Amino acid sequence: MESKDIRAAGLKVTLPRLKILDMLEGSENRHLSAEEMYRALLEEGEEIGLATVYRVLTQFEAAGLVKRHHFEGGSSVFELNQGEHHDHILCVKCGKVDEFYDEVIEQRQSAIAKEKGYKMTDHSLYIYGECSACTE
Amino acid sequence: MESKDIRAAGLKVTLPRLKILDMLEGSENRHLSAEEMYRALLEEGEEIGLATVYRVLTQFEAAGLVKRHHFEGGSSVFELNQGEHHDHILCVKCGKVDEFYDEVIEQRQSAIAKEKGYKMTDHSLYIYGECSACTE
DNA sequence: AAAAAAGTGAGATAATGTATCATCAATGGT
DNA sequence: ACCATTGATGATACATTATCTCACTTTTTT
Ligand SMILES: [Mn+2]
Ligand SMILES: [Mn+2]
Ligand SMILES: [Zn+2]
Ligand SMILES: [Zn+2]
Repeated sequence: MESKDIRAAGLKVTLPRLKILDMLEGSENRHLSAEEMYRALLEEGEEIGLATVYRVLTQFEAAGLVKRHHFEGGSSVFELNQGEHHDHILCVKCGKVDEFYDEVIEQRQSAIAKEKGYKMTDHSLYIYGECSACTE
Repeated sequence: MESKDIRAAGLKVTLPRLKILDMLEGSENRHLSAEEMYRALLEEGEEIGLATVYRVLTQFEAAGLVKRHHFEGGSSVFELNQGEHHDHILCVKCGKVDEFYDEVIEQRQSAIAKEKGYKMTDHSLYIYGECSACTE
């Protein structure tokens, strides 16, 4: 029951918001663009406007319910924020997305920021390649 | 004399191409967007179209003369490709850009790609923070 | 110098996302 | 349960970044 999360964010519990959270939770693809969600909702017969999808995702991001990523390819991609930070490795052929977390990299990043005199607030790391299925 | 580089890329040596290469070489800011270059050229009195700036930068990228980056903030940013790979750390307040290269991170990335069954082709790493000048 | 090939600039078009606003729905007090 | 208030929605206009089209110009080759 995600109504709690929506309410906790100070937002009213509405059908578009529930559907979008459901989709991010239930779908096998956890990394989705606004357009993809919009089209999927249309196919389910939901009459939800594209502007609403963008608006809701931006609000969810501000509330920390969702994480936004800028993979190659123009459009932003969203996933449920489930607490633990991770980075991504993507197949440039088929679009597959895998996740990883590497403590060594995280620590080196902090060290570099300190060396250069920066107070680090964030970082983004994407590895691109060909997945095993696409290499054959 | 960069005419050689342009010719080596299979491109004709034209004024817009020379001006754009000059700008990337000579400017104190080595990381520039197409818009920034276009406006700078206008101020120099050059009558070069924005479409040409984009077109030329895309060709330079394809030829390996230039590297394209997707920093936060919508527009692509270009720098001269001077051979040695490096990553970037950026100030979210003033836009300052610093560069770094970390062998440990590079190796961990390769290791992760291998672990996950990917043939790595590329990666992008941006660290965001506040620079020392902006923290005061 | 002429012909062939490639490049240019203006403006149209595309792709992604945000702002506006009249209408509609969720919430809280009665 | 009803209603008033507040917030949300969806259609559409707009904004931004970038690419495409095409008549014309420049570079390069012959
Ligand atoms: Mn993820
Ligand atoms: Mn650089
Ligand atoms: Zn693949
Ligand atoms: Zn700064």
